[in-house]
Amino acid sequence: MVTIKDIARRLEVSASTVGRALSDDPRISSAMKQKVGEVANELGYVANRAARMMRGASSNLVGLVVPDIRNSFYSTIAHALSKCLESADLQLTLSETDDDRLVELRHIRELTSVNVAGIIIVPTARPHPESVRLLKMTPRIQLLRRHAALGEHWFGIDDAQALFQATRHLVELGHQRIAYIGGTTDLPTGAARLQGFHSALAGSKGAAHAREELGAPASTDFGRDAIRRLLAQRNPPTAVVLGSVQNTQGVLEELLASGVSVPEQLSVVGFGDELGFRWWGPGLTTMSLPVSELATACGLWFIHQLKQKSANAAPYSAVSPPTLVVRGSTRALEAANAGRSQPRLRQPAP
Amino acid sequence: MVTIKDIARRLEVSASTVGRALSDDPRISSAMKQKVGEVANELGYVANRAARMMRGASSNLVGLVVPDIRNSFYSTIAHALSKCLESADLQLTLSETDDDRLVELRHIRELTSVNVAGIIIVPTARPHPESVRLLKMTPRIQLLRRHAALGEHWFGIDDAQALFQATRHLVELGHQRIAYIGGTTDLPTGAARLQGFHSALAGSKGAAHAREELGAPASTDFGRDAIRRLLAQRNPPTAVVLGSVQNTQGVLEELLASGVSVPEQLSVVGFGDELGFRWWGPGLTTMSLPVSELATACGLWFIHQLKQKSANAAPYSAVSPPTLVVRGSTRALEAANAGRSQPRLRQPAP
DNA sequence: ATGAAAGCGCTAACAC
DNA sequence: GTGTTAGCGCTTTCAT
Repeated sequence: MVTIKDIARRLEVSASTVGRALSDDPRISSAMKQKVGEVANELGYVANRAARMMRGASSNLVGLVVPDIRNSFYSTIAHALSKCLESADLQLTLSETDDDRLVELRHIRELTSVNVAGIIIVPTARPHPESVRLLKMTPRIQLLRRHAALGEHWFGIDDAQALFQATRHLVELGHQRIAYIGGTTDLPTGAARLQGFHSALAGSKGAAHAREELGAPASTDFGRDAIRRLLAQRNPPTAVVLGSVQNTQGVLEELLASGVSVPEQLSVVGFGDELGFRWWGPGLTTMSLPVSELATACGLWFIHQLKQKSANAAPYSAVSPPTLVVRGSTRALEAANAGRSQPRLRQPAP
Repeated sequence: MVTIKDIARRLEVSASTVGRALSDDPRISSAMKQKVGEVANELGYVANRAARMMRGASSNLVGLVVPDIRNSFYSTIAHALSKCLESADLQLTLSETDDDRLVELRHIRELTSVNVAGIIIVPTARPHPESVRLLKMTPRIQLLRRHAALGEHWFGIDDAQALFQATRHLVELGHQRIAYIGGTTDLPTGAARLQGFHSALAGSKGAAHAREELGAPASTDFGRDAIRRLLAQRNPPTAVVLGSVQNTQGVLEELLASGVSVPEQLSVVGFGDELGFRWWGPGLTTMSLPVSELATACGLWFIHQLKQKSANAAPYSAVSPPTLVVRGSTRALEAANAGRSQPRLRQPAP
């Protein structure tokens, strides 16, 4: 391994001179800098990060902490960030929390112990106090979910708006018995989405008939069960709006399996726009979320923030607007139908 | 930051004693170890990795180098590995190559410069010689794709077998004009899959009618174009078998868009079993690949390999068998039909 | 404008 | 069993 000393010996100067030249110290003559640069190149010198870190420098590692990378939300984010950070010579490390605060804590401990340059995190519902303490010691940005304790830097989508639009769409189509399936209000995102649902209903005739099924947002099974429960009710909803990608996937599977005809019996608005939602049944009407753009914006801001060094960058947060994509899974409720219609099970195709 | 010295001072012993106690050196009395352990806990001591690395230790970082994390193959792998390595106190870092050998080289340079404990890589078609040189200096395992120059440690799926089974299924259903859409033979995986296709056909009546469309395996567009070209031919195939996930996605979209009726006009066997393949049209018959299991096996072996230290573990490679999942997109070709039938376009559902 | 020397936290060779 | 000492490669005083 080529060290600073090798360069010094070659040039018959001291190690400190070389060190300073390499870090472009103003006290070094440009002639010297020139020579040092050449020799460094020639010898293939690569600075030893471990040594630098011992002197207090932080690594070029950025911790990305997400619940589960298999979730396309998070893999999209990882991709966008990776691309973005690459240009600033930063490396992404991946930590999965599984939405478990203790796992989250373990990872954060680990990350701080390797002196990461910063952390980009989708926090669990209720991070451990120790996690909060550790996070506060490093540059950090929250993504999607947000906790006041973790600071002001946050990039997310407008969750309330997303469900407001989705629900509004159904209201405008004349639906009155509208159900919501989504995450519990533990998570701020869950709470915001539910609130969006209700505020779209407020004042409409549907307000009184609203149903909600709240459960684990990351579970397809919950989606499956929830829609089954809803359709088994005496007076089942004519439309359902969903509040998480996985719940959506569960609902879609169950609807297909049980042969409910969409949109004839039931209108459905999904959450997120996964590959395949387009070709589900009649095509899924859904909320499309600008996840990739969001992550890129977050990455850019993060780099900016790191450059500011100690002078902590101005707190910043941004929400991105979701978009309603109308496909075949929603349709107007005919006036005749509006009152009493009971969904009947269609025979699944043989 | 709590250091080894703080513990030493507290216990009025020397720093080296503490260091040895912490590393469970046999020369230290267990009483001492006990005490050191307690104080370490009490003070919240965390070993400084930078300092260790300066003494030649490698970091606890494992580089995962993949083409694109958004590809569910790779996010599945990342998840499984992350879980697996976590138990050995290893951190995963993520590098995306985009299948560009220069990007790959840049990442590998970066990884070696931070002294990663090892690298798990899905190599590009033709890695740069410098990449090869660098990789040879660290513990490494290849995943899915394999290059002789990168060593013996490899975990993959039996690509030839996958396409053999898929094609065989069609042959047994009586198909004779069977087409293959998949990656070029640049990549060893592409070559193996194509070979599997041909060997399933060998000796059957279909051998003479085989068509192939080879292109970029990671492109949905290529899949779309390829199937369009095939169906426009004078004597179009009655069945098609696919050789990559993305190509499959492109083909599915195009078939849906152009209103070809599956399996009446065309039988389709996909590659991989993405969420949503199940609910595409009549349900996609496809090759399911044990990616998660593969990655876990790889992770376990990797940890094992690292423990062996210098005594390099015996070269090992393993192939996992794929499984054919039969759903609705394939069916027997009636004898009457076998000769001359022309696919006709069905009107898309209103 | 450059050099000498100290020290970051840890480990390992060498004492006792 | 435990202490002493000497570095790993780099940055950073403090001299000159």
